Amino acid sequence: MADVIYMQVLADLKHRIYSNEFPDKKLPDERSLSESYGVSRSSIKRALNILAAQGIIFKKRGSGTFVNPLYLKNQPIFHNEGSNLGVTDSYQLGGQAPTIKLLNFQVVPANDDLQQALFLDEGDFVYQIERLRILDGVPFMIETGFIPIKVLPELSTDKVEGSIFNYVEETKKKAVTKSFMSVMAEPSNAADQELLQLTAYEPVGIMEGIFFLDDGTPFEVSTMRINYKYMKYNAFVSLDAE
Amino acid sequence: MADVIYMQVLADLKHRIYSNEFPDKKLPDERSLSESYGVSRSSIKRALNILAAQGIIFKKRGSGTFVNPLYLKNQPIFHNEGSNLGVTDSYQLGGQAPTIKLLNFQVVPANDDLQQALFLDEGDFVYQIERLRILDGVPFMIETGFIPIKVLPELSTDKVEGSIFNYVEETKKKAVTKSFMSVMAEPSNAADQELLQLTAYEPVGIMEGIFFLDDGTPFEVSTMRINYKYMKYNAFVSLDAE
DNA sequence: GAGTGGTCTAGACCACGAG
DNA sequence: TCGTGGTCTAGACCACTCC
Repeated sequence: MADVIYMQVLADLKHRIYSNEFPDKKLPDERSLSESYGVSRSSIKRALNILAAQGIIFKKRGSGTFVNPLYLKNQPIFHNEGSNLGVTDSYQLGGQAPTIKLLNFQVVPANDDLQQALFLDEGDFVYQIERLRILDGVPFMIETGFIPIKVLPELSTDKVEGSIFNYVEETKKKAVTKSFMSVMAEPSNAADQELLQLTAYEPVGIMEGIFFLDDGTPFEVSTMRINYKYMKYNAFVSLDAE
Repeated sequence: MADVIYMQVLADLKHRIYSNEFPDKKLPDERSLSESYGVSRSSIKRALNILAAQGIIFKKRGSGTFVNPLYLKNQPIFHNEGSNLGVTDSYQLGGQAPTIKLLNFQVVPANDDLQQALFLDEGDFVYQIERLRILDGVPFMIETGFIPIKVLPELSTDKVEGSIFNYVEETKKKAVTKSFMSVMAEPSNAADQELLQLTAYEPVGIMEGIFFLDDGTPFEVSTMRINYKYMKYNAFVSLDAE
């Protein structure tokens, strides 16, 4: 993984947890870990704090550090952890990487909602990108995204057939690191049923979000309509520091 | 605020940001802040990291720390939820406070999953609490919760007809500050349709989670089946420290 | 009282951005 | 090159849990 110490410790601990190396759900104490990894306790704490923020472990002062049993039980198809924002990249975990079928790609004027969300002015334009995501041959998500043309003026058809986030990170050296998401559910409509191979009794999960670059620039507004069987959004919420 | 140093710095910086004390959107560098507050740079970093995780500021190595202009302009987007965990309390926002109809309340032995999730031993008992939540006369959520009797030995029927979280906070002086949630969707089943007044074409949103006390004790496992019209789960996700 | 996580410090060195 | 944030250390002391 990354070459910093706490990331190495993080990756190793994660691996040990997934390998069920702590069947009693209790991790060694921080001072022992510090010694066995040969790093400072601060670095251990840093790794543990991230795992705790991801909901993988939890700590009890005076007692120790424990694996979150629900996390292992709920081996999610879909989760907001690791190197994604709770969205499409996470589908790569099980099975094959998803493929993309481009449904629609055009430039349109930003409406009021988009202007607000993407911090645009009257008359600004956005790309409208509709894509169908397919996992192991099964279409599971209809994704409609809006990206300001001034953020990515050189976008083209072939580029939107791959990961736009990766494209941005490679060419702009700016990572997409923040998002504001809403998760909902709805009965499937006719288009959902056709594209996602659903019956009228089967619903879609909906994830709507605004994505930001690491410098705070709003980058994309996206709506994902997901076959309900494929949607499981995991979130760890902590009110500690507010 | 809290008596720890980084929380004091955090609160003060937040206040200064809201007061527009940094019109050029640039905060003083960490070493200056350290000196002016009379605390170590580590404590400053800790406060700044929390502000960054909340999306209020962002940091650029080599350049400095800046206020997120969107935060000041568009605050509602970033406020995911003040003092709740993305669950039932947040429904009080619009309209009347929800009421509760108790469907079932009994003590049962904890099964394996519950033992794991709530950190219980073989033979431990839990309350099983099934409640219907009603907003402005409309039932919108079926909630099934499991709470270890040893955490709340004095729970009684009248108490589970109100907010259990509030009850815990008042009597135990322990707040429920963390949760690990999964959000999904499913077609409604017969019970859903009857209790939530849904048709077979209308789905339920499902939120499943473990709630923790601020000391890390797992407190409750809960499954909520929600009329899809009433479910909107908001989350702010930041990948800064991963 | 022993064990464990939480906070805090002081200082060193590294990596990146801009002039 | 300088200023800035990022990482890391070693150690002190506090707060809580459990025996």
